[in-house]
Amino acid sequence: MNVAQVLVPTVVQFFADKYSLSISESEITFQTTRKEFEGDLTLIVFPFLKKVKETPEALGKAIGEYLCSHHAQIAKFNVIKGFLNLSFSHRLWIETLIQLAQQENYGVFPSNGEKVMVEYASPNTNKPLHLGHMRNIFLGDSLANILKANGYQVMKVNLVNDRGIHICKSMLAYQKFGKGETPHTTGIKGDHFVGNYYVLFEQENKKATAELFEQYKNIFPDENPETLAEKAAKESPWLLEAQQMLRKWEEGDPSTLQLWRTMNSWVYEGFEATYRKMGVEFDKTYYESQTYLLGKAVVEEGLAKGIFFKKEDGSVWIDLTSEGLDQKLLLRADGTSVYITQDLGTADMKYADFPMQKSIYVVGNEQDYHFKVLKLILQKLGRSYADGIFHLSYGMVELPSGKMKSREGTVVDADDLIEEMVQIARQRTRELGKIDDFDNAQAEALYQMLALGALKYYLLRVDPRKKMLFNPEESIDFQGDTGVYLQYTHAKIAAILRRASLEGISYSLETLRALEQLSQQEIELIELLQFYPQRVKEAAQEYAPSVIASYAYELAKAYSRFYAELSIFNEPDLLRRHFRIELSAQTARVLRAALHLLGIQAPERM
RNA sequence: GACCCUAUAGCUCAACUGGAUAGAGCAACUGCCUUCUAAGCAGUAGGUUGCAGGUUCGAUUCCUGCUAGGGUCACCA
Repeated sequence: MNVAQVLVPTVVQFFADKYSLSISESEITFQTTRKEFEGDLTLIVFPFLKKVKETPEALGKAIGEYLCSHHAQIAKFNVIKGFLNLSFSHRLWIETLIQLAQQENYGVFPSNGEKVMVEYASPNTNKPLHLGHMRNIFLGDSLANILKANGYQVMKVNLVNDRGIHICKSMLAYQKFGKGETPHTTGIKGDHFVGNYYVLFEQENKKATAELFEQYKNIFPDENPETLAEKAAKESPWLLEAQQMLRKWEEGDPSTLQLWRTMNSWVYEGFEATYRKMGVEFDKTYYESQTYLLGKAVVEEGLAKGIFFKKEDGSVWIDLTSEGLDQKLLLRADGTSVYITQDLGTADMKYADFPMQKSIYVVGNEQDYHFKVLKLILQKLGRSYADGIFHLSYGMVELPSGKMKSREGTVVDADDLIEEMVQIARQRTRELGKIDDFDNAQAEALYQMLALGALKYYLLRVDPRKKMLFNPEESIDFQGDTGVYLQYTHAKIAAILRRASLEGISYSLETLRALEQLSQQEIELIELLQFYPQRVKEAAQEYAPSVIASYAYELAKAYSRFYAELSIFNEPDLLRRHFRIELSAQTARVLRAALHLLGIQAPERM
């Protein structure tokens, strides 16, 4: 808080004056006063008691008197135990509102000259997006907005995993059962169309594995069943065929590549549609089929520098045991690359494309170890960008039954969930009947806005690091601490501002200075409005959109109370009426900005 | 087995990074629409912050040890 910063030197001066003591600024802690106590800002006096032989009350009182006499902004104070509660003058609060109203880009910091890349989404192209992707995508997209507001130049990238055995599984099932059908002939969205074949593969593979297992049990009756089950899984004809297809792909077999291109293009059409519905977009998309070979040069470099070593079979490793980690494989004996090989190469490529100070990977916490190793290797290789790598490790979205598993069909599909939310928004809005004069397109746009607002807020309000629970039995709320509540608050303010403009109400900010008394509800609102830029900064430092989400909720809640308990247009005092309109306008502005950081749209009516 | 997370009200989540009597929402109960949108507001009830120690003026927060759940330790990505 800026007032706190003004007061710190005075506190230092107090101890110098009264006790000839030099106190360092770090020992002085201010915090906002808790709601249940009178005051705005609290100085904690406990830390000084060791140096000064006083009771907490007496020392608090002495500091309070000193601050009061030196700063006109402090109207009064009280001391409870070791807490010195300071109350600001109403004049100061009024001035605070006027000043923030005058700022063009309130809560947007000027450019800091730094570049940051945010990688998120990163889907596989063998199945449609699900709820886990949604958390990832909304986090990444919101974080990009937050970083922009903090003055960074941001590049949003998507790294699509478009190659590998999982893709071949879909391709193989399609070859066998597809009968030349396409998304267009069947009317199925492309990503779902391909995903269906992936499921089909898994089913067939499971059957074939079970049959093989039975055969092996007859052939090797003495063998441990577990060993036989493993053997059957490895030797299933379906899996062998998929592996064969992957080899053909890597050899560049034209018909395999043709099928691969066709099926991926269907998936991309589907993904694009979903991204569009979500309201997210990327500045650049990387494809692993184009990057997976890049890491080999890095492996050569590491070998030459003696950071990596080669085993007898020709495979390449790095020994991280001195860092408390393990030995890690970097290149297979046959010279083909593994996951981390590609990531090493891709990291270089990213930096060449966009020389950034920070590179953020939005990836689930199941990959913590991988990113620890990746960063460490890049540091050992002396990459200038390595220290700027940050793995935004978010927790999984779990169902009451546990983790979502696409193979077992226990995933919450993104398209389905969005559609379901739109349906609820439609139904609920119609019941309320507040927008009966909207035409169809306007109404549908609103349903989309509400559905996505509810979803995004639901997924972003939780600390990203923590796992979260989604219960498909209970639909996402439209009441209470929800996205819809924030949107509703905005719409209510918008109605106020429409009316003010309709009535031709106008005033200049300067005239508001003449006001002398404020209500508690107004002070609380101004206090929150004043915090906004700090919360924007904090959200970036913590890589946590949840900071913005809870701020937006606090703000909406404070406004709702203000709205319910104080009247605007029935307020007899003209000046006060103007002040409340201005306060409403500023609340709407900040609320809209906060929602924007979360990727949520703010409706004018609902 | 080793390492890394997590544990807060019946449920889902907060707690300004060590500060006051641990807060919201949902669910339950009570009030408030003839006045700016009731998708709202106010209130009641609900807690040994997993357990046991320690550090200090002060611990949900830091340290140690347990317990429970999840994850990783793949020539999968």
